[in-house]
Amino acid sequence: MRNPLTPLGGTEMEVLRHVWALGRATVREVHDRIRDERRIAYTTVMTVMKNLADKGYLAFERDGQSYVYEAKRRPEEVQGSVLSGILDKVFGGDPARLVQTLVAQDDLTEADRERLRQIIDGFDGAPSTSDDE
Amino acid sequence: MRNPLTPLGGTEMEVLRHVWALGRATVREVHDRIRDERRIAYTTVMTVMKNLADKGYLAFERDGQSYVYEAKRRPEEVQGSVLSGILDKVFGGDPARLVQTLVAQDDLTEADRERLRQIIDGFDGAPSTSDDE
DNA sequence: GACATCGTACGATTCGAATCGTACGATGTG
DNA sequence: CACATCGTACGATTCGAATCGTACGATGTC
Repeated sequence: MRNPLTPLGGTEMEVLRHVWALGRATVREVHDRIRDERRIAYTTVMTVMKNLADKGYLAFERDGQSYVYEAKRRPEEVQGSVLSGILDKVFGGDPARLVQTLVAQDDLTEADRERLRQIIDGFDGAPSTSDDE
Repeated sequence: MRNPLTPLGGTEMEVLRHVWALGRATVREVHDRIRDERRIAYTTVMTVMKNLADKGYLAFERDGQSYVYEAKRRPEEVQGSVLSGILDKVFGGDPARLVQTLVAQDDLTEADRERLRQIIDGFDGAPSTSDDE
């Protein structure tokens, strides 16, 4: 796309998330994980990972015959860049509208609200550093 | 893209926002507005608007020789669908992490924080219904 | 050593978004 | 009426993401 709304596609994001979760990851490992959820060819995952490496999201090193990949950018960084693009291009740069839309979309429990309040007030309380879900 | 991160591209979103702002809009009007910001051909805008109509985002009716378009979906609805996709695919469905990332990205003023708190607590105080920015 | 398996290398294809040019009919102006 | 302008119709092209197949070397197993 000549003028994308996000710097990454859906499958690229999917792969990236698995690599974050795994720390170091082979194509096979990522493929196995994605295959738990949907049908995809091994070589497709390979291509995507290679593309992500070209773009600087992943780095790889030889390990015997095969390659091992690892993330070159932190999740917060990438998620931040995706989100800030959305903020600008979809919500005209107004964070309030974004949050407005968020709370309207999924209706949150009181606990959720309390958590969001804390985050906004700077008590991030980042729940460990579990990159997977 | 076979598996996009968002249902709309950047230019599509751009056009849509202008149509929302204008209410009823001709290709020319939208083209003029976009051209204030960047170089783009008239026919490009025409194609995008036609595509948006095909996808059900816009409707058009003949007005003499030309067409007048109008939005078929409300901004909140479209923005919501974009955001919920991002929430799932980028933030693993966790609203707290999304907000976390948002506040980390742009550093907000105290007034901004107060506003977000109100939104979260349900005092949306939707600022009129100005769809433009 | 023969054979199956594993993993990469390479390239082809598809699909949607984005971009634009040209052709042509309608309309307005002198 | 001649001419310029406006707006659409149509189609071509490009680009990036996504998808996959085949070929081939390396490795492990009997």
